[in-house]
Amino acid sequence: MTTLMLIDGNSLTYRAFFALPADMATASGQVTNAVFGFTSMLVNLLRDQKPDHLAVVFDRSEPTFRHEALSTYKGNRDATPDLLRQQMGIVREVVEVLHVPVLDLVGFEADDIIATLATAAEARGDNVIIVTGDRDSYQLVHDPHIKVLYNKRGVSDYALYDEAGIFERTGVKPTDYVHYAALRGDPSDNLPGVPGVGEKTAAKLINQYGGIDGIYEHLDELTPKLRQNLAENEDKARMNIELMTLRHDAPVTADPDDLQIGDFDLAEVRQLFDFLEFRQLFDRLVDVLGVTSDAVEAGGARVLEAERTDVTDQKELVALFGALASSTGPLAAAGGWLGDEGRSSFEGVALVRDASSGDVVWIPAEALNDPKVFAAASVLFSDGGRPLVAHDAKALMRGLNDCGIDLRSLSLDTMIAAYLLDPAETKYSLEPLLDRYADARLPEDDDQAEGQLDFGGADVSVVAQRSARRALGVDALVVPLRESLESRGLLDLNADIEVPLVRVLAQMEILGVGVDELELRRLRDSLVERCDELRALIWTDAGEEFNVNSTIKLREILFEKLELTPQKKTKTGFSTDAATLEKLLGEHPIIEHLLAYREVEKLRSTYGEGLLAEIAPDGRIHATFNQTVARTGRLSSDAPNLHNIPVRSELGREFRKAFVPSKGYTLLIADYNQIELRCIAHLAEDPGLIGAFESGEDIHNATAARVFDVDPDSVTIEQRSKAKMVSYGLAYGMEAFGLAQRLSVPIGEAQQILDAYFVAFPAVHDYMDKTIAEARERGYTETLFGRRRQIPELASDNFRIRQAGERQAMNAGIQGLAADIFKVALIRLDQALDSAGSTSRLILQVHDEVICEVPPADLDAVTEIVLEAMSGAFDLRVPLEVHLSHGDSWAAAKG
DNA sequence: ACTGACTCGTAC
DNA sequence: GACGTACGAGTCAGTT
Repeated sequence: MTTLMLIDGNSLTYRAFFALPADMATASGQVTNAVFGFTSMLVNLLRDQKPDHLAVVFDRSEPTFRHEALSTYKGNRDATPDLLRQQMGIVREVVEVLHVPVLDLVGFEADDIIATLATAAEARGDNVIIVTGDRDSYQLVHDPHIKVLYNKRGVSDYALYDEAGIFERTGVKPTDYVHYAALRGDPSDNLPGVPGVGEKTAAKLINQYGGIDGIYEHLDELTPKLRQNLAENEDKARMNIELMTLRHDAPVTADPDDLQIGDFDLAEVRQLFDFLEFRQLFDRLVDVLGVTSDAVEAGGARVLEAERTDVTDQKELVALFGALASSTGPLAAAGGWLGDEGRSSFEGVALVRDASSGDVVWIPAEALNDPKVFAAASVLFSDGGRPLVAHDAKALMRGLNDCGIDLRSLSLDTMIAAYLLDPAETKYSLEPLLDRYADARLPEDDDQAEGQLDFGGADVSVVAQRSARRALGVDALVVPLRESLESRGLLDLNADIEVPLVRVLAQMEILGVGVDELELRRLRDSLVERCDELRALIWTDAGEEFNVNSTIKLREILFEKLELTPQKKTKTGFSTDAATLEKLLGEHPIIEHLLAYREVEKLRSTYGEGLLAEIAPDGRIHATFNQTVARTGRLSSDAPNLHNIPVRSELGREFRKAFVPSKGYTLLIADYNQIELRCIAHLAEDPGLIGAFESGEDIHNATAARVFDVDPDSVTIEQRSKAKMVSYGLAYGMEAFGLAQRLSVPIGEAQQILDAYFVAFPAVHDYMDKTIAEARERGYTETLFGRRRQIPELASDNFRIRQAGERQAMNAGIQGLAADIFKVALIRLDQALDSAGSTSRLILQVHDEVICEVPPADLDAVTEIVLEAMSGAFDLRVPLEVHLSHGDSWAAAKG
């Protein structure tokens, strides 16, 4: 005798959501209480009921015939909370990854599908267990085959009802249930019953007269009040019967014999459960299903210990590289360094020879000095060589570059893959990834436990062993990460953009940018001098000497001693920031001096001292360009940050004069004009904005003309600058308050300008709304290139946090698209320069700007190449305009 | 002496 | 509270 279990997915998830605490969430912020409750229930059901056949049935969001029959049907229900809606999708993922059949049909509720299948199964002589928290299914109970497993409150509290059970609970037989419920009504579906008729009366009437017809035939036997109520509500009661009767004719096509758990991939299940952080639940599941696999070893995570072979002999190395090159599959690698970060020395590379036996070879860096070894290594790491996998491949590229080797065979960077899967994460070290994606871990280091980058005190053999283990770790991540990328549609973004970009960035880091150190020192010294002067003036103004850099002291001076008016507060007290000071200008001479001091002090410390400290022995600055930091897909730069070198103020711009080309080169500087605003025009498909760009006229002028409804020729300076400010604020979700601040106008006027903007460009407003709605529903945003970003804030109870999430959602698609286009441009440009036969090369990039070193003789040709590579990077509905300039320093870029 | 929270300011 | 994404300098309070 076979048993079919039919599970009402919506009902169970709904129950779990309200039964379990909402603070149950993964480290990345995904709330999981309902998913956990559902999954836990599923595992218990499999364990306790051992069904032969199984399906999970869902409602569709589309209206059903019940809504058509009665417009108020379920009309009392609040909109599904976002936290629940998100989890409904994850519940489906859980069910699907287990290859449990999922059923749903447009126009039918889960109950109707369940009724249809239950009837059919009974006709075959099968047993049926219906799992639900919805009482409507009581009508389906039929001895001896069909039972309802009713999920009462939480997730562990349930009862299995047969006909006697239903009678005990309701006082009627299942066949009478619909009539009983029609009289009583169902508040959860917004179906009122007959007033004065509760569960007790309904049951009594049904049992006495056999059904609704019988009751109405014998109305005269009832008490006057009851009689009147029944008479007045007959239509309602009969309508309820119609609505509550489950349909048995849902067009279900599934063959009952196919309704069983399919051949699922335990590694995939593991991955999803790992993401959800359902560790114990996974173990219970494995236990219940009675499965075993390599991915699940008793005692938890697999420990990746390496059998390391150090290879130093020339012949052995040549043979080794040949053998590695002729093997197939990804080659996992990990570099090893000694010394502190920044001053570390590349010691060698570990390569996995046979992961199954933990066989890893270690090649010391100096061994690569031998010409024959070098040649063999170069083949292995060449463009068509064995596809290489590494964690932070850019670091390995830099290391190998120290040995003269150009690593061009990269096919996957596990750090970047993890970033693509969840760019909201703050760190992507190898160990957590192993734990999360491969259920594996590295052994403890042999020496005292140290941070990943702090190799102080370690000797080379320790580094070699650590690298060997890390290489095994990388190998273990290849398959799970690729599968994850694939399931989220991220393979192309990874292979076409992120992976090729790694080498482009590595080359820029390796080459660095030239700086005129003398010029920089001179600038720094003059700033120090100016700082001292201003500090002295401030002390005189204040009538005492104090630490001007101390916000706390400054507060006392300004707002207590000098009794100036505070403008706004921070967490800890009154603010002293530039906006505050500017409002106080003229109130006291100290303000002017403070503003000047702040500017000069910033330039002195961050840029003067900061840049000087980063000049390498070769006289150049080698920043790091991070590919896994910015949550929108942008790059970031540190040590030093070359993305925020001053340009807006005259004095600050002086620093750009110190960034100079190598000898025999000039700098060619290219930047995209208004790329983010163009992205907005494209994404929103706003005809006005697109038209403004296509007209080729000044975009802020054209915008102002539309916003203020004036002729383009008569736009005033103020109108243009207002329009410009709105355009800039657009991508950030700026509101009237922020605009008012920036424009120094009343909030009412700012609101009027914003309103006028959205009247002129209505599609832009629609786009923002649509983007937020979509992100809220899915829990993440997606750029045109498929780049995802989780935004758990959208489901927050806190209004402020939720609003911040909405701004992030709006911005992610815009900034992200611009970033993606820019990355494509970098790759195209690198390739074009490579094949152009010029020694021109990329030096720097700053979000929408690239700087190349070009031999003056090649300037014209390379200008064309840059223009083509950048403006052709992607087809938007508006042109991608590129602005070019050149000169003997970065300051040569002209607006 | 180190660490983290905080404030401030620079870029796109 | 009110503008998104970064990095970093400096202060201050708490800890080692």
